[in-house]
Amino acid sequence: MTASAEKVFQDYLEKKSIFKNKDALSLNYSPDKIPHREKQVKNIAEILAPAMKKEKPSNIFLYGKTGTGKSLVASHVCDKLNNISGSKDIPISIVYLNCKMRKVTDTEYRLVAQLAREFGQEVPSTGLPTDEVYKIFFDTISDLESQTVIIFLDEIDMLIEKCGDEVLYNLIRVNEELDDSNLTLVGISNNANFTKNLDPRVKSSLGEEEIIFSPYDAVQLKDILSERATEAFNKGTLPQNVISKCAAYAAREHGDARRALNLLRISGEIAERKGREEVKEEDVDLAEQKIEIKKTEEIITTLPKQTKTVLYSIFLLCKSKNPPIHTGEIYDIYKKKCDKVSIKQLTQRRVSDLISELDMLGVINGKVTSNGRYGRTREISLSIPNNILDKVESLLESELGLN
DNA sequence: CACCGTTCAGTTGAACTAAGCAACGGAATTCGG
DNA sequence: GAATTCCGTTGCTTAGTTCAACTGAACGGTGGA
Repeated sequence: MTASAEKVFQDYLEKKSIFKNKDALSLNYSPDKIPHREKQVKNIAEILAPAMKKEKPSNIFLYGKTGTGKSLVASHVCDKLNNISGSKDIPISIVYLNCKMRKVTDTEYRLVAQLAREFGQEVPSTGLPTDEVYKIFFDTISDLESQTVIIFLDEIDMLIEKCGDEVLYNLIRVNEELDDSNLTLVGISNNANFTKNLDPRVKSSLGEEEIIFSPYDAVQLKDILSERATEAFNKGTLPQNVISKCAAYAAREHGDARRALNLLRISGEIAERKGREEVKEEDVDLAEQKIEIKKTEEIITTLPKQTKTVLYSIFLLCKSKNPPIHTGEIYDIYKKKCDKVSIKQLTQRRVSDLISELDMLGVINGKVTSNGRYGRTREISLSIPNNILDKVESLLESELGLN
């Protein structure tokens, strides 16, 4: 046993490694050059530049699907800004928050609390009035030596959808209340037309500048991948056609560069684990599947138990009958499952909401339809690829303690 | 056939409740002198 | 007598419940051509 483990380690050392610097493929790696986004970088930099002279930059809105480089460009510009302001001794505080984090930033209270925490304040998770938390936050930034604060709010559309646009209005208000400090909001959204139902005041203030990130096409993706690949892979381990394939797969999914990079990294890992010295096209297929599994696994394991049970019920129904399935049927199954899983039965009202949440997460597809006088309901189907259904099912069962 | 009221099966919104937490203030306890 | 601890009250957020209005098209009946 020990001997064979030794052998594995030995072999591992002797083998030529595929990766040179795997970090270059990770999502938070910030490359010096961002191909095909030069325009946006310049644009944002121009807008934020007044911060260097302690003037308030305009608020910005960044639109674009996932993996079109919004966060990357934003953090890139921030880095540069930080560097220069640091060397010139101009204090600027930059905060980045993702608004869709469950239990952290998904309500007004929690978002502001989290913001305050980013500036080093202790804020309890409940108990305080929201106004109080705003006050804590405002006080903190007015005490800050740097009077310029830039806040990035990623996936801001999720937050607004859940709890209205008051948050934004209140945050924008800071500038009026505190005359010696200024706060710039950078909203990042996947959804280009979510501003439609925004309070006009918020809309005009936040939309002072708008920057659109259009999806990458396959050619651009290929450029990006090649760029990173030379950094990440050792020479001669990664044939062109693998890159092309990754780019093609990701282009199919609305040009998601994040996905393309993931594909490439995992393909490499698979090849490495197999003990090869070169990545092959077939590894990409395996990687694609692996990513899919990992993605759904992550979503499912972080679900609350009630939601898991609802999802499991949907799962069972989908197996026993052809989609579309309806809310009523799901609720029936759910009720039975509650005993087995030993959780409290929620009302249908609540379950209906949980189903909407699952829909938002993209685990299922739901559409409200009217069947004439046979009522009105949601038609639901799973949006989990067929080839990983079994895996997901057993995952759900073990998560719920059903075996 | 076109038109129109009815009906179903949930959806959706609003008000409400319970649980969990923080802050506040007064009562009870402790403590050094 | 001052400091500290304890405890009850009040007020907050949040998940979930209760109540009720609302929805939208198929059904089926009506009347006119």
